[in-house]
Amino acid sequence: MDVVSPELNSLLPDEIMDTEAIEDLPPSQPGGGAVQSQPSDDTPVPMETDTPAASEHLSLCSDATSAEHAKAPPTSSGATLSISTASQLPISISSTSSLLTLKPAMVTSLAATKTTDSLSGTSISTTGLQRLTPPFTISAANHQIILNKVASAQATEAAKSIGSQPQVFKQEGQKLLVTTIGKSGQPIMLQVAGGKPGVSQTLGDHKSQAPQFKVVTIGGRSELKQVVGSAGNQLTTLQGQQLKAVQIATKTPVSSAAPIKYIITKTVNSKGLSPQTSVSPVITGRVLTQTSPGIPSRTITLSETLNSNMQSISGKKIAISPLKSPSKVTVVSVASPTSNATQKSMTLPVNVALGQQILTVQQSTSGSPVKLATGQNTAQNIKPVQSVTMGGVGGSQFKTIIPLGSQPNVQQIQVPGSRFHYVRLVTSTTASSLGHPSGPSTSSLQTAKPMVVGTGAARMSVVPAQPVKQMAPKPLTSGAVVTTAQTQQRLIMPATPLPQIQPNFTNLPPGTVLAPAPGGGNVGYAVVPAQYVTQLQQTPFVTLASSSTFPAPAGVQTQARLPLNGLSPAETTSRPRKPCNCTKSQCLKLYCDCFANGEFCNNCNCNNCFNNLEHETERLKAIKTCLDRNPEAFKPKIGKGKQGESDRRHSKGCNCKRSGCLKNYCECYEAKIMCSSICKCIGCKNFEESPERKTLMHLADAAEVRVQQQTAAKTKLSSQISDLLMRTTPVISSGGGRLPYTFVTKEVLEATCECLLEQAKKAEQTHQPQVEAERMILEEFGHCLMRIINSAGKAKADCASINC
DNA sequence: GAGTTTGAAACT
DNA sequence: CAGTTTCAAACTC
Repeated sequence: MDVVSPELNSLLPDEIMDTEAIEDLPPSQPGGGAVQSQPSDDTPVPMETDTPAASEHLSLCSDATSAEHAKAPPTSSGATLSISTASQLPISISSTSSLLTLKPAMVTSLAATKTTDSLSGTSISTTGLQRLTPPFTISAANHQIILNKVASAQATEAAKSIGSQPQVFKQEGQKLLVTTIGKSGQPIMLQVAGGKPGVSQTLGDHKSQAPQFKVVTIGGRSELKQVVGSAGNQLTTLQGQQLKAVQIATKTPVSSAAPIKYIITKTVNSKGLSPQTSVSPVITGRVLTQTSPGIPSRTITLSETLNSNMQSISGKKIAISPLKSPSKVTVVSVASPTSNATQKSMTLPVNVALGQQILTVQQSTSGSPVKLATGQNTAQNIKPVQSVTMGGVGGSQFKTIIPLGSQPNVQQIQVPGSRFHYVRLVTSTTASSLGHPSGPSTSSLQTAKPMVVGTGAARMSVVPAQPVKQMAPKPLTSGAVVTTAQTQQRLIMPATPLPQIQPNFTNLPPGTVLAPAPGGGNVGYAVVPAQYVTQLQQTPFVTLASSSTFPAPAGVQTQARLPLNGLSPAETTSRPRKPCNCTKSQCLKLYCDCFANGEFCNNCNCNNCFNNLEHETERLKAIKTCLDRNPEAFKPKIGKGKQGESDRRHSKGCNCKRSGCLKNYCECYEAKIMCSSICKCIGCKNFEESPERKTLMHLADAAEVRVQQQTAAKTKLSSQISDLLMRTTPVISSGGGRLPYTFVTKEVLEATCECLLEQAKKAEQTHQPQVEAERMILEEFGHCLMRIINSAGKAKADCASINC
């Protein structure tokens, strides 16, 4: 079943589906339309904030029926979740509990591995519950471990017959990877390289500082294959990293009792074998599931380095593409056999602080949508919102799918070039009907006993499945379905039927409901400002969860912003958005910066503001009006210029007449760019050779330097003050260190002064010369000091002895 | 903080 | 498309 109608698919912007091309996957089977292919296009992007020309596809469709969700019994006897860490903190999941339900045919392979630095001579110990499936190879040169993934016996045979694509666990630097996922006969290469502890830190031994990696494998049936090699096989793990493998049997509902966010993405890589697969930082703790049959081999690559060795692996691959930013994970799934889609990838921004995440990438069989199931982790979920960044060559362009922990019904997608997050809303009633049964390829998320992954304080929990949350940014014939187990279905955004689908998805303004899922009931997409996602993220979880209605963000000053006015996200995020002061526009016209930037008003000074969820109807109408007037209204104004021109220029040009384009009235100047040929300004002084501009720039630079210096000085002073304050506190508990300055109390000072005065009187009475009087006073002062010091030292010693 | 200036957005 | 009005930010005092 297509979550989104083909019509909507055509309307959806390519950006949402585009990701960096990683590999090409030749269409293998007709009808396997889980992923659409788009020819890679390297044509320059007109706007720097626009989506990269490279084809990026995100296909999320639900093919699971409600019955599957409801009926899927937690019967995967062989399903086991085990995690073995170097810290000897195994995590296991009872097979009885169904955590994830995948395609019946899909076989689950389990690998519980413990790895340490091979250089140190530490061998890898495995706790695999299943038999080890040879061959298992380790490449010390490239730190790769190639494992044959066999989901089932058939899969094994198929893999052997076709020279199955080994699963590669690649470690680069301090990363490790994991897992086996996939469908029988479809070897998956999973390459995970985690440069940062990232999510893994929450899973592994909290005492261990070494990066930890957790792998969740969602498999099919009871037959499990041990992924990680037997004794003697060594995984080269740098710096004693810990590898954790989690296997989740199919039909096993994933439940998370914790607020943990699961990011589900599906991407299709039609080009498969392309060696150019870039490797980006990958976050551990994600589940990659591939279930599409007919594909000889597929690879899921999770990598943190910028270059990938993936080309060594033949066959189709599901790759988690390279990310320039260590905080992102790109997942590229193999297109369905029939799909001629080129490549699809999703870049998932990994926020370590967000806690553990499970990324599920499932390749459905031809014509069957892929489901991605996520659950939430009860443990240490810092933020209720998890964002998924898809595509984008650089770090500035993201596509984000954000399951909202507190808002189970909402998933958001950030589209490059768009300043909005697209949110799909799924009601609880429709959750069950989201997926269509698509035969064996259909996967459903099931709930079962809570699965806890990780040890110590950091752990991942899977709780019984609840309403399913789905997102289909760009529904395809065989869509991928993102399913997130939620404890409760809530509508963050009105899941009203799509009033009108905009021709260009990227132009959709905030709050726009894209489309209801066919037959899905109250399932739709809502477009909300990208910043609103941040607002949600910053909104206390309790607040979100406690309210049935979407609470208006409050108290949030800083809002993450997408590239705006030519500023990078970092630049824009570094400074909070200015609150608007609209009085007459109701913040529903482009006069309002909040509205124009795709943001909800938050902590603004506006009057009669309608730029909020409480006035969604009016807001949607206003958005539509703006788009009717100007389809580019919500696109960034600052984009790339033509060759030979500045990299950044105003898309429309300014029309300044009196400011000389050297004041912030000028949009070009405000964006810190020079006017271009398309500007219609009069008396422009905002050009390269302009002395006025240079002068202003110098002044601005000088002012900035001063500000920085002042800031540094303030920081230093504050630090000193803080330190001084700490000094005033008696250091009793510590065995050494500072003297107890507080012994110089008022009484002590008075007593000292009395002593000194008495000495002065004595000198005066004895008619001592002034010099001698001063000497006597100073001498007495020295005696006083000595007494104070002695007393302090004695008291300190007494305190220390008491503490001991 | 009030008033003025400015230019984009909205309107005709 | 051009001219005018409206609007809110930028700027000045």
